[in-house]
Amino acid sequence: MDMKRRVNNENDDDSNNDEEMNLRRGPWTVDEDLALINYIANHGEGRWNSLAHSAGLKRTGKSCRLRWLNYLRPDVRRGNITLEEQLLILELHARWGNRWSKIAQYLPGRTDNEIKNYWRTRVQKHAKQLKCDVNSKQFKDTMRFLWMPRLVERIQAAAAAAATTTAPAAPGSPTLSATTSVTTVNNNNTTIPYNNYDNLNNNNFEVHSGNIHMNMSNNFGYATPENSSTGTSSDSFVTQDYYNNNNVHHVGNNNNNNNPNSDYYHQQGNNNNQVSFMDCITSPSSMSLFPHQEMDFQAMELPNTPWINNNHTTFSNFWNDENMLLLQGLGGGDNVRIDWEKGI
DNA sequence: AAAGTTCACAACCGCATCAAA
DNA sequence: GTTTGATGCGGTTGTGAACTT
Repeated sequence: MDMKRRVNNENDDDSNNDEEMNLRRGPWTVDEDLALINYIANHGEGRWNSLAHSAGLKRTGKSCRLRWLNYLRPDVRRGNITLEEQLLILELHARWGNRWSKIAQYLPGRTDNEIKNYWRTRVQKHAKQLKCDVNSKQFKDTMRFLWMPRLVERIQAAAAAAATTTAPAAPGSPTLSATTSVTTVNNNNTTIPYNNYDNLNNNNFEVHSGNIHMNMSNNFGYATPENSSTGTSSDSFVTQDYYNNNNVHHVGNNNNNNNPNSDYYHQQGNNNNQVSFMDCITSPSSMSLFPHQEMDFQAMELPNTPWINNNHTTFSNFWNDENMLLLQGLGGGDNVRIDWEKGI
């Protein structure tokens, strides 16, 4: 294909330009970031190749675009993925698969790259631990019938706790509707209240400005730009509060990742209901499934909690063994049958 | 304390698509 | 209709940090 070759030639050109112009690759420096930020602040985005040149950056346009979109953009939301976000990711991935950019549209401030990394590092890891393919029905059932219900439970619990212990949320802040009805999975009597996940056109999951209303009793879906009959759009999910809480401030060269120049921007606020990655996705069901594991939800919501930082492998361990047993126990249920031996 | 391993994520690569010339 | 440049997307890699042995 000429175009492919041409586009590939873009890389070839880049390679040539690399030699001619000594283009840089790899981690961005502080000066490069500042140059890009300042240039975009003055001239706006777009025309990335010319932007790179005009800004005096010895980078490809692609590299500049990626750096801006995934890292430097002021509204990039960093930090732990919330329970709601995890639920959205799981559900939207079930619907669209690896359409990361599309999924990212529904998670304000999150980039496709971040969601993709989240999926690969957390979700796929557990598929691996469960010894099933991430795209297998087994694993999808695990997500549908265990992780997601438990996430909903925990979202409710967190919301309830917040309602009783804190002041009312600011208008427009994302909260879960108290009307959410969830029937949970248990070892003895398997009841899967929300079925027909695939029939997502019948949405009973509506995202409104500032609130997430879930009626899980029948179907489970989302109002989307494509199918919403209420005019709900992805933009409507971007509440003012979200942005109000996503205040950006310059924190200098704060290394919290492998990028030596990281965190010119550091997200503040909007930590409601935030729990660590490992806690939530490693085992959304872990709390109630294993009551002997007494955990402090409030403490878990605090960033840098020693419990999170020092023992983050705990959950993955008991998720594996005991949830496997639980899933096996589901085999006799009316609404779900998971045959681990035959692999469905 | 050192070496080895795993994790998390920024960055890159290849390809596809779109729009303008 | 073709060419060309720009952009976007999904997959993959590189690497520092964190953790384990």
